[in-house]
Amino acid sequence: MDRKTRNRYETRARVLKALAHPSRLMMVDELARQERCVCELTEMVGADMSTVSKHLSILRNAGLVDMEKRGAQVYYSLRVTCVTGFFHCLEEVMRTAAEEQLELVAIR
Amino acid sequence: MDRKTRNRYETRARVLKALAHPSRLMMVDELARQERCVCELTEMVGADMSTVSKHLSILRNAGLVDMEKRGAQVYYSLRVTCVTGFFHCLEEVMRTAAEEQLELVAIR
DNA sequence: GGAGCACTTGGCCAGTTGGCCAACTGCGCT
DNA sequence: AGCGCAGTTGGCCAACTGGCCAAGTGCTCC
Repeated sequence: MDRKTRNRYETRARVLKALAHPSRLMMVDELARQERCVCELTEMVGADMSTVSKHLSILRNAGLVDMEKRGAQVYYSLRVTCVTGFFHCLEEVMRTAAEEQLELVAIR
Repeated sequence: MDRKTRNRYETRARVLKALAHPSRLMMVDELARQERCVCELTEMVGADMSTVSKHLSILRNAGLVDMEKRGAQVYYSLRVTCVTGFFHCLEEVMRTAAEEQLELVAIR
């Protein structure tokens, strides 16, 4: 396992970690529909604005979103559109996992 | 934001968290090619077998892999084939993020 | 049955994460 | 200039993660 290969997995993991939080997923989903300022997202997820701001900076560091200041507000938008398609894949994962659970319950 | 919606994001996040680790990504990538026993994966990632075993149970809990005992060995295989396609999406994310970095450096 | 793999599980520890509060910056309005 | 809103940052704390070691299970082969 050479360093270059290991590096690739670390980079992938960094992007995944950025996505792997319910609030951040919710925001990404919303930003896929339209750009939003921090205050709108804050209301949506129902947490402290400072918390939401930190979530957004995590998404930004991962290269997933863009930000643009406009007056007093900061508007965020989704940079990586293929994220939406990948959610469909995720739903598939979740569905088969759920079926597995059902199976296990049904056996006895 | 109703509970059902919130639930969906939590489930998605659980699957993503299961994927969001370099060693687990490496294993998923390998299992996409062929099934492997724990000892082979252990050698591949270069960690303690107990560590690898725990990683695998995380992937299993997320419904991402299947396991099958055969004699003394336990063979794991990838359950969710669409994961591979989603990695291409990830590469895209990483590429545009890298370009962004280049841009920032090039400006000055 | 006993030795020796192949795994899994529990325990422990260090490092990371996620939340809120409080303090600060910066813009817009009067 | 001064107030107030929008946002970011630092500090702190509780909870979670990931690693190794050690102990336990279960199979195979002698």
